[in-house]
Amino acid sequence: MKKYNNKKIERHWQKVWAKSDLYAAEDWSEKQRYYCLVEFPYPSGDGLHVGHVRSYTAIDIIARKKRMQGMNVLYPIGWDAFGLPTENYAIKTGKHPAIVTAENIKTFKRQIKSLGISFDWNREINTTDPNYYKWTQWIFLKLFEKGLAYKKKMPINWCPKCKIGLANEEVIDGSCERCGTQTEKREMEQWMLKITAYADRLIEDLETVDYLEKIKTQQINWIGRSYGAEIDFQIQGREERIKVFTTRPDTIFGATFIVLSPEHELVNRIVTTEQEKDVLKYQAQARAKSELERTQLQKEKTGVFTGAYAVNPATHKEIPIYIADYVLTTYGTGAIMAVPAHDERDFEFAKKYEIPIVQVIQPPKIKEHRPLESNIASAGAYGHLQSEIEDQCWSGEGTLVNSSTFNGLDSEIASSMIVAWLEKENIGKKTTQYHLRDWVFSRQHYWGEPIPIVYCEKCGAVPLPEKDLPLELPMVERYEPTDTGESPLASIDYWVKTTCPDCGSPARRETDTMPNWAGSSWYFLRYIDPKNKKQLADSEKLKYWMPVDLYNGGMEHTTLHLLYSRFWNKFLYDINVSPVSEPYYKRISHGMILAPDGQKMSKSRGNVINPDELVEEYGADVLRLYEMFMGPYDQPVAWDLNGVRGIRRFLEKIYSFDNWNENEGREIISLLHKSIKKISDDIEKRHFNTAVSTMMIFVNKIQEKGCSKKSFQIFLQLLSPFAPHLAEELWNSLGNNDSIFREKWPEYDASLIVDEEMEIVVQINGKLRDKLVVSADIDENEVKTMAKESEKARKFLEGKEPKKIIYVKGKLVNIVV
RNA sequence: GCCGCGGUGGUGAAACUGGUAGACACACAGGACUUAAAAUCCUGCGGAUGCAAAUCCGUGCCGGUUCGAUUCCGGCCCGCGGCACCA
Repeated sequence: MKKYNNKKIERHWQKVWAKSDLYAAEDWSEKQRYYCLVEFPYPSGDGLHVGHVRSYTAIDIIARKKRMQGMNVLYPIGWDAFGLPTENYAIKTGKHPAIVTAENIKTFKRQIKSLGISFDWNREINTTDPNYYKWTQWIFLKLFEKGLAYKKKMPINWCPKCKIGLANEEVIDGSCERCGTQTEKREMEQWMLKITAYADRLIEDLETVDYLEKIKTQQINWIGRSYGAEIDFQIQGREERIKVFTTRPDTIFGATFIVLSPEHELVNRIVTTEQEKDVLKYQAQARAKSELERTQLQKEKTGVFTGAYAVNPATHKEIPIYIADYVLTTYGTGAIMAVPAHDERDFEFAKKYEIPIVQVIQPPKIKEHRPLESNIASAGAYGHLQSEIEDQCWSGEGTLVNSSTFNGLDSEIASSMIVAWLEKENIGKKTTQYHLRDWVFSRQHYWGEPIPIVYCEKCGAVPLPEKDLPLELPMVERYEPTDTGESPLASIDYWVKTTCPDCGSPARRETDTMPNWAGSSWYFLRYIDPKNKKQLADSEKLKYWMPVDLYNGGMEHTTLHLLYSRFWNKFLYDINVSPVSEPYYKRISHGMILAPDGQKMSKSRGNVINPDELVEEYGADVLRLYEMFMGPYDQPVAWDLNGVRGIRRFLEKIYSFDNWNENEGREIISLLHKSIKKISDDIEKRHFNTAVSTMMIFVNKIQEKGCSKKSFQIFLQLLSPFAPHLAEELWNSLGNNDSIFREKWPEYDASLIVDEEMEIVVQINGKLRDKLVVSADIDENEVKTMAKESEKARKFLEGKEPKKIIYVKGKLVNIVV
């Protein structure tokens, strides 16, 4: 028996392929183009993860099949190499981040190459390469030019351990996403990108793309658009008005108080002398509370009366103004009209501070009414509907009551009528609010793209002219972050001190760098023309290749990278750089690979599976095939070494196959054609696990019955995207001189997959009782008769006359008695 | 709390638009080969009863539709992921 020497085979073919142009994408080819993309890795010091192998292999299978189907496939790879872990590692070891990065890339590259993924290495990119980040900086300048990049003093999430400002997206439960330390608020001047200007388009254009439904919903929820109105409430005895945002203008008649966020700018002006002490104290408390306390300790509402009153424009009643930290400064106008009868939070607050609760919405179905005890007395001021106020508030829609001329209307109609009235009176207008905030784009770190701005004593913030790009990161010895929050770049005098590009006066460079999301927000465009020195990419080439047909990536990037890169592409589309308004036509996601113990793999748990060892011991093809077979591609699965051994056995079986039979029967040919159909379909649907099991069934069968050379070669073609080295080796050893990957993908013959004989199930009352083997062209009545007369069936019929006989062609006969 | 996904053997899982539940693989058990082991090959493998033939039960739980439900409908239970004082 031949010994399956995977190492020798894999090394040999990897060398042969590297010298060929097999996997090179061809600009302008007449063939149909296909651009498939995997998220480029961050080359961390840990090396490649088995999770990378899963998605790279899956898309590799698709890429290889599409090439064999005659398509011009672009399947590129690169390195998303700026980032904090590299900088931290550099600080710890004293090795420069650029050197660390180069080493890590070398490891990743060796590991990926050992897997036989058909990447087009001619298009390799690296976000830390000045020739690349020149264009990242260029995009920033364009954003600045269009007013979409701006500087703002704002409280940012500050991680005291990493000494870095974090975007809202990087803060999880009030803690740093990376190190888990609780974040603080710090007021700092930050560069911001106006992603909110694209909020509507980022929602609406989702309709034009084919993303997994859960990805779309997650993005929509993250943007969090809500329609409503801004309404002005006159402050009693003052000229000023308070602007509130509400999604429920229909409840305005039930607004019995106003709540301002503690930080609201009006607070200090309207507070009365008697209340001032309490208010100041509360404000101080609110400031001291961390984000975590403010969001997590939501058990009880707290707040303070300001002493001031406003007038409800609908009821003309005087209503008290409170401050409370359940109203956020950062959302809406930082002020609300509180409608305790129809909002849970307002209800809770009103009960605690004994504020009147007035029902103005009748729920669609009137349930049992339980009269409210505590607040009836104070509600008495309104003098009505006491008995109808429920113990629980109703926050849904319904029919308006106690709302003057709007009584009897449904919430939806009432809302628009009330808004129309407010607009006419000039005290309100329709508006839209988003949860999405502008993107905090500054990082006080060394290992990132320098922001190409200088501050001139005379001209202020001045963008660098395009000819001065790239603005290179200076090579320095020290890159520790500072406690002051300034970037390490700030201490490099010779770099910071410069002259104004406009007027020549002394100027200082911006010392903040870009976040690591910058380089990955446009990389899919650079693959198309990675060596272009004059432009980000040639516009004709972009037209040829864009959009990406298939984009695979992790769910964890749905609200970060995916949203950011869609935003940047839309911007580039608006300035006529990108030819498409949506960069990715289809977005899919792979399930995570868990450790054998079912836990997430992590260094600290010591349960990480290293792909190098698997390639070494079992071979790249085994690893690839195992990861495709282990479970449904989009679901998480736990690693199982025994499964790997099973796949090794399967490949050895193929390698040593020798049961040749040139007179194979129709059974084998038919099975082969069924397999062609099934495997082709499964690859399209990404059901890789069942594609592999189809191959196993075929191999089991030909081991038993024998198989012709011709059929075996077709089988090798089906196997080749999954186990490219083995398939190529056997293909070659059967006397083929050219690569199997230049072969055409097999097509099945429909007439060959029809069976000559079929098995018909006989059921009595839906229960399986017998099986019949009949010829495929049998007549319906004949089957029915056979079924009735089958010995086993007769036993259950006991001479009873069937009421009904159901026949499903090719499947079953069901006799109902 | 809201949104999304899922629940099938000892394990990973299959099952097209309702039609043989458990394909394929792993683990396990028995056997062959071997001085022995590994490897390989053969057999069995959802549960219960039974010497066997066979019968009954079985896709989270309860109910419905249907000749027939893992699949469709209604109600619940559990697990996972995301968001969360967003007015």
